[in-house]
Amino acid sequence: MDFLTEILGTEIKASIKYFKKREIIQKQGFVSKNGFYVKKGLIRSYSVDEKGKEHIFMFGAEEWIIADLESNVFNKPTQLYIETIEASEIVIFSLDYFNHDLSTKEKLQKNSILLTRRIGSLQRRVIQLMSSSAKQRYEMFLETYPLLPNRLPQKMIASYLGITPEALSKIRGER
Amino acid sequence: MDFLTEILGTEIKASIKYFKKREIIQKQGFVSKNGFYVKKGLIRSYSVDEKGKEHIFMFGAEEWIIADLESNVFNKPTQLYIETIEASEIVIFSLDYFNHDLSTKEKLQKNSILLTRRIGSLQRRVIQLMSSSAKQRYEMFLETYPLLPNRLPQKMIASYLGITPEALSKIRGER
DNA sequence: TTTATTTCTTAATCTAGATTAATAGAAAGG
DNA sequence: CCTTTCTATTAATCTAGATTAAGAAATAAA
Repeated sequence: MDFLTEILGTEIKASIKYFKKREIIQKQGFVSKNGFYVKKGLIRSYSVDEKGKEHIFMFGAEEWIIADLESNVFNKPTQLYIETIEASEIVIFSLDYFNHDLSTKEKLQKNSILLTRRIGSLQRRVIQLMSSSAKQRYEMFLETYPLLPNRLPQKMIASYLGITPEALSKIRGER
Repeated sequence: MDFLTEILGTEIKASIKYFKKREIIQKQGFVSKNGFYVKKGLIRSYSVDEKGKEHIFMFGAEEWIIADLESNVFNKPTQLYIETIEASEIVIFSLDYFNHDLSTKEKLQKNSILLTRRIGSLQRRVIQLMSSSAKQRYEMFLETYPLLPNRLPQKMIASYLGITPEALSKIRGER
């Protein structure tokens, strides 16, 4: 839990939980007050549209934090489901660190840097979705997350890229 | 400059500059160490792809901050141009507030909340781009920014939505 | 005002990727 | 082990939105 305490401090309430494959950790539609730190395993966050189609928003492997920050800070029901892909060891921590003033300046600064990094990756994702073809996005995904594809079924990669499994299969055939 | 000092403090170096319509404030490819607070006017940030096509990443009207945070924090060349749409009054401030420790805890907390809000809106944008049709995205844009369309040429709205002006014109004709 | 430039609209054609469907392979469960 | 269920591939067809083109409307410039 080293990395986590470094950001959040020891005062933060946190608990480790063990999940099997394909267990749902968080459901769409509720206000989420928790963050999920992946100690071991692999999880994903995704939304489900009106047609019942899933869209993977992000993956979280070891050392990643998955959380719907906006839901927490602004008390909005989360748009995201969170589910394990592999059996996982997850640190569930309370996210109300904005409200109490336990945090020190350094922790807040570290936190700001993490938030900024996330903004950066979301920014790149938006620009990518607007300006690149499915094939280009697939190639960038492979470059950015070279280790993930081995652990993921292809249909999930497709869902992350915003295309169908059929389209991804075709792209892969072309290479 | 009230709103700004509230977040950044009075110690922060900042200067007000006046720009005419269609002036470039920041160029793609350079490391950006500045943030831009729109006191009056309207600006946009956009990227240009290999084919020379522009993709608007975001608009900034009064009280908005536009900045490529990732470029600043991680010393990466920015992907974004920033340009005025209307004649504008812009507060340019230095973004190295992570490095020096002038900031107080409250300011850091306020800053975290701003960052979190931005993550939320980017998250919604990514999910939207993946799961909604052009028409749906246009309607959500109108709901989210009801005052902006009057101040924007349609081709810029199209660029923000990730579609061509022709496609937007068609969508508008259908309503 | 007149002319030039940019923006918007409409229509025809084209294409990336969706949808549907059918088959084969892999994994999971009994 | 066999059977069931999930995942990946391939191919045919369809469609949202891109591209191209040309005219109309609006803005800016002279």
